[in-house]
Amino acid sequence: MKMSDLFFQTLREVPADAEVASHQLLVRAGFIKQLGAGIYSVLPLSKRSLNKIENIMRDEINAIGGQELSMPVVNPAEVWKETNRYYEIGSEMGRFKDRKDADMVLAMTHEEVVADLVRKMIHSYKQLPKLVYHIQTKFRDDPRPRAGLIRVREFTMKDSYSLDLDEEGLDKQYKAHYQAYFNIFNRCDLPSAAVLSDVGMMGGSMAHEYMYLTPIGEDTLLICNDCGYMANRQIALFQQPEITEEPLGELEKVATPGAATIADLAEFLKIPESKTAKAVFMMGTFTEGTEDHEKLVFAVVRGDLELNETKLVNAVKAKELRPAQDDEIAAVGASPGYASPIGLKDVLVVVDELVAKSPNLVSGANEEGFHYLNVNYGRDFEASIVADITAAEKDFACINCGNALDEKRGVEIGNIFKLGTKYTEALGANFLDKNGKAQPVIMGSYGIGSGRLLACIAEEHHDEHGLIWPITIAPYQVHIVALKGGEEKAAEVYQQLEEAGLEVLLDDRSESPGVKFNDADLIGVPIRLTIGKRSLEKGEIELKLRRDADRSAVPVDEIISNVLAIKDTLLAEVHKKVVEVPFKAE
RNA sequence: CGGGGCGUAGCGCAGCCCGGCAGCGCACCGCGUUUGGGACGCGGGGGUCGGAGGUUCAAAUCCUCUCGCCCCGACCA
Repeated sequence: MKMSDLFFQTLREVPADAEVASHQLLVRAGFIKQLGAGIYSVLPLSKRSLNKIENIMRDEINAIGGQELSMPVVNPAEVWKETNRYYEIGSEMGRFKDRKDADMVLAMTHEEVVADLVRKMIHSYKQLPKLVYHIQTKFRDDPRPRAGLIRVREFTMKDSYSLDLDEEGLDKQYKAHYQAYFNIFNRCDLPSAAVLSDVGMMGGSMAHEYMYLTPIGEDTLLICNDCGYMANRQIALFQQPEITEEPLGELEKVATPGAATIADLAEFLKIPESKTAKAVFMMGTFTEGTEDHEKLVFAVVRGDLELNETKLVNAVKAKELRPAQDDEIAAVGASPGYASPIGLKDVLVVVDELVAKSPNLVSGANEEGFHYLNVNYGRDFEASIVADITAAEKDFACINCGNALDEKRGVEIGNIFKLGTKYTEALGANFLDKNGKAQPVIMGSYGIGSGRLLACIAEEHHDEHGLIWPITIAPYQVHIVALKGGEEKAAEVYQQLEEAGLEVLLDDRSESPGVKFNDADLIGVPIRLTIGKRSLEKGEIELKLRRDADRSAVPVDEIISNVLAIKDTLLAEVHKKVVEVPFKAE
């Protein structure tokens, strides 16, 4: 491609609304343009890179038996109503009515459509297992898109769906994806780690998230540098601290004027925060049939620790939680700031395991300005549920080895779910087993967003001058900078390299050398050739790798073979990173 | 949904307090010079100042409403 023909534009200045490096550089280098919040056009340079990412995904999913198909973005709402997700999912789902006033949905994922295909097409155990996938547009009306392509509302995703007749088959396809995903990320030269994750609204029995560790990530991970335990903070487990046994004291009501927060209370009573119990009120949304209703959830955690909302959602099996308003708290007879489960009736009380075990805590008296001393679970109050609902934090003891946990940020670049029969049962997608008995097909679903992956690769591979693409992802493999006196030779080399099967970008614009070099650095093609009078006079062409500072001079008649060899070396370097990863499910 | 910030030429911004010709740099077009790390000279094009309403002789500027974008939080397959 000649740059004089390329549909692109580089920017000298950083766009005012871009904060993270990948966003700034993808915009400056002319890869993407924003249309609206979380909605981007993909320009020719990034389309080429995305095609490469998607071809790597095709390659790896085909290798584990995947068959590519394509399912519609616009879905009739019926199938979503059949699985109930039409009602369960909130405003994140794009909805509209067609001309006949029928409810329509913009697909955010394709379990429903796959299950519909299965019920129409799969009738016998002889047709299983199968693996289908597509690479296609998704729309999720995210409340807060951010960081360029990292989090958007419309995006392209590779999603595959495994179909099996038993758990064993699901396990096999799940593990095949587990490895295939590492292969994909490694071929993109992006370091990644798989962590166990919350199954969330997808349902099912097991899920892993693939994380790219980066400070700009929005997920928090807890990591044990000793044994390798790594988990999303949403579900991270930890060893509970030892409880010192002590004789149970007598329940005693004390005046604690103005001590409405744990910090004030601990200060007022001169006790550590760990000797208090904290009441956290959430309004939970529970779905019954197609109806939602809200109910107060009263969570009790130790005063010095934080509530983990995901653990709480899972413990009470709610659709979602939000903080309760003061009037909602008062409605059940509790007093905000001085609340405790003591004496409350008909309230869903969830007590953290640690609180249940800890003797003689201080807790509210449900009366403004008063607390109880020596509160003990079982004697003074009961719980509807006792569960681990505390958020793990840095320096907590690792669940496996007790080592202090480290905290890091990450971007979720892929996920795999063992779905089970949630969708196939809802849609009646059954097959007849060997005994002629109808069984629901067992599903798994597996996703990678290609745009987010591109952004993460950009985040990982850049410097202050611009992008530094891995050879497998770069929009072009070779960038020729044609300078004065080298135009003819540059055109000739360009043609020869293309004939040799290389992907070449030729800067034939009548710009000054500085502009051309800076644009080359910005765009980040891995191999750069500079062809100008200065080196041609010595019978040489200058060769530079984008990632290296030094340049080398190559005799003109060796340039084609030299560039081919370097391309092969760069490819081999990336492919060497594709290795077997042991499956970890804990 | 809560908190904060910003909307003026393609991009980056000044002007707004204190109302009075809509500006600067880059980019773009023409001519000439220049050509190994974001060249120079001369000439030029491009704006309903996000939108609506109000106050005023007069509004980019003051007031009200509204839309959009960014950041933090909530939320999130």
